[in-house]
Parts: sequence; C-alpha cells; structure tokens
Amino acid sequence: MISQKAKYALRALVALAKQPPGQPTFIGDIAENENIPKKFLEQILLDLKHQGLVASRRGKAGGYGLLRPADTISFGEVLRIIDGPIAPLPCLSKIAYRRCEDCHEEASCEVRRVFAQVADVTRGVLDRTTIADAIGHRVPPYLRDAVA
Amino acid sequence: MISQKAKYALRALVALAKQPPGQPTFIGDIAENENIPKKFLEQILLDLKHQGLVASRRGKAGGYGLLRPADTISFGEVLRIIDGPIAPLPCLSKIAYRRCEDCHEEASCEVRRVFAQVADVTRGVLDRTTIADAIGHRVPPYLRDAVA
DNA sequence: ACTAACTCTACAAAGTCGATATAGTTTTAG
DNA sequence: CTAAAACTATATCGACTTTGTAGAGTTAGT
Repeated sequence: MISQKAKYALRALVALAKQPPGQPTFIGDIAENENIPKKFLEQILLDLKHQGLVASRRGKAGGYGLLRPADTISFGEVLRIIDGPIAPLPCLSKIAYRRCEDCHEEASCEVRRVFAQVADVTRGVLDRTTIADAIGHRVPPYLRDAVA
Repeated sequence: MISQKAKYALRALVALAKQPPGQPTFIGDIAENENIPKKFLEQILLDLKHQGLVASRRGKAGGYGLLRPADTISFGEVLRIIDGPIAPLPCLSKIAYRRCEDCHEEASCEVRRVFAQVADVTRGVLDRTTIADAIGHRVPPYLRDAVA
C-alpha cells in the first residue's frame, strides 16, 4: 500500500499538469477540488518543491505550478520522494540499500531472489509511467498487451 | 516494503520445504538456523497453521511441517495472510476492497489506473511463484525473459 | 511425573501515519 | 502603507502498527 500522502501528491501533480502552464494554481483550489486537507497539502507541495518538481510564487497572486514537463515526472520519482524506497526489501533498494541483518547470505537468499523480480516489474511500471501518461489515456507501448 | 514478519514467514516455509517430509521440525531449530526470535516465530507459524499451510504435532517429539505441497503455496498467499492486501491502493484490493474516500470517481481516477497496472504485474509474480519455485533454482516460464 | 515441545492471550516499547497548530514571510490590492 | 491572501517552516498530537516479550497453559513421549 502506498501512503495517503503519496496518493495526495500524485493527485496534486495530475491537477497541476491539467492546468494551463504559466499561471500558478492556489493550494486552496487544489485542496478543495481534490478533497485534500489544505495544511497537509502545503507540506506535500513543499516537499515536491524542495525536490525540484514544482515551483511556487508567494504573495497574494501566488500559487504552484509544475517546474518540469509532465512527461518527465515519473510515478516512481514521486513515490520515492514521499514514501521512500520502492523496493519490497531493504536489501533490494537502489536508493537506500541496507543489508538484511538476519539473513545468512544475500546471494543465496530464496526470498530475495523472488522479490528481486517483484521489484523489477514494479519499477518497470512506476519508473516508465509519467504524470503525462496518466492524464493522456494513452497506454505506454511496453504495457499495451498487459492491459489488453 | 514487506514486513519483517512476512519475511520470517517465508523463510520459515522455505526451511520447512527443504526438510524431508514426514518428520516434524522444531520451531527452535528453525528459529536458530534462520535467526528469527523464537517466540515471534511461534506466533507466525500459528497463523500459518490456522490458515492451513502448515501442520504441527505437540508434545516432546512435536514440531512443524508443511501441510500442502510446496508447489501449491504461493508467495502471494503467504503475504496476504501475514501482511494483508497486496494491492497498492485500497480500491484495488481483491480481498479487502475499500473505496478511496477522497477520490471523486473511481473510473476516471488517473492514479488508480496506473496502480492497477502495478497491482497486475505484482500479482503476476507473487501469485505464480511458489515456495517450491523459490527453492528450485528453476525460473517459472512466464518470467524467463524478465530475468535474462 | 518430568520435560520438551506446541498453544494462546496479553502486553509493551518504538516507530509511523495522517493531520493540526502555530508562527512566520512575501506579495499585491487598494 | 497596511491588511489580506498566499506560501514557508517547524512542532506537536493521537491513533495505529510493528516487532517483539512474557507467562500461563496443553500435549505427549520416556
């Protein structure tokens, strides 16, 4: 399960991507339209800003907008910012590898071998699907038969 | 990330599957060999027993053994018993569906559409890979090119 | 009967999650 | 120039989950 926070972040990014670029969007508007607690969304957008995904303008006519094109922001990137590693085991994480303390030998760990496959296919979807893909109903080519 | 408990459960099942069938194995032996806290493992094996995956004999010469052949116990089944739903969103779970309270309309939810694909590929691995697959170094046919 | 093993239930320490609170800072309308 | 609207930042909180521990009971072999 992904966290509520990550779901909010993705919905907010989708909302921003649907907006005409140039003019910033109020946090309050996104919060209302998407049913997200405003103060909570403020934290989330701030995180995304610190990571360079969105930009903001302060003051009365302020607001948020995407800093990068929607087709360069993958679901995986957002999830890693908000929820941390995607890998199902610490010893399979690329961004935060940690040895499993209790496991004898990584190379021969049966459980690890199976979850390495899970990690592969999961990343295959999350790192190759962008906010733009999510909006356009287009299915990325590499997934076409999975859906059909 | 899967829980430590689920990892323990899978390692215990792998250990049981490696044992010659017929004679039960002590919890204490598994706990020691696999570096699992004994009392914690007792709870886990009890869960698995209640769900019909393993059987036990009490008394001095007691112990645990697989109740079903190792090639009929999938990783997905074990994960659902220990960690609950595999789906990345409550509205995508087969065993514990729950509507996302804050989402407008399920059918048009962009986030849901993407994670439905994640759920598909994840289940594809977890529900088709068994304890026996994990032990035998055999790669299941449907995954052969993913690994190569 | 003694002992080694499984069976239950309860509890606890620590961490996480989802959110709220509070106190700023910046910009612009008027 | 000042008040309001909007973003920034940090602290805190309650509920829940996770990862175990504890302890009392049950069963069965010798």
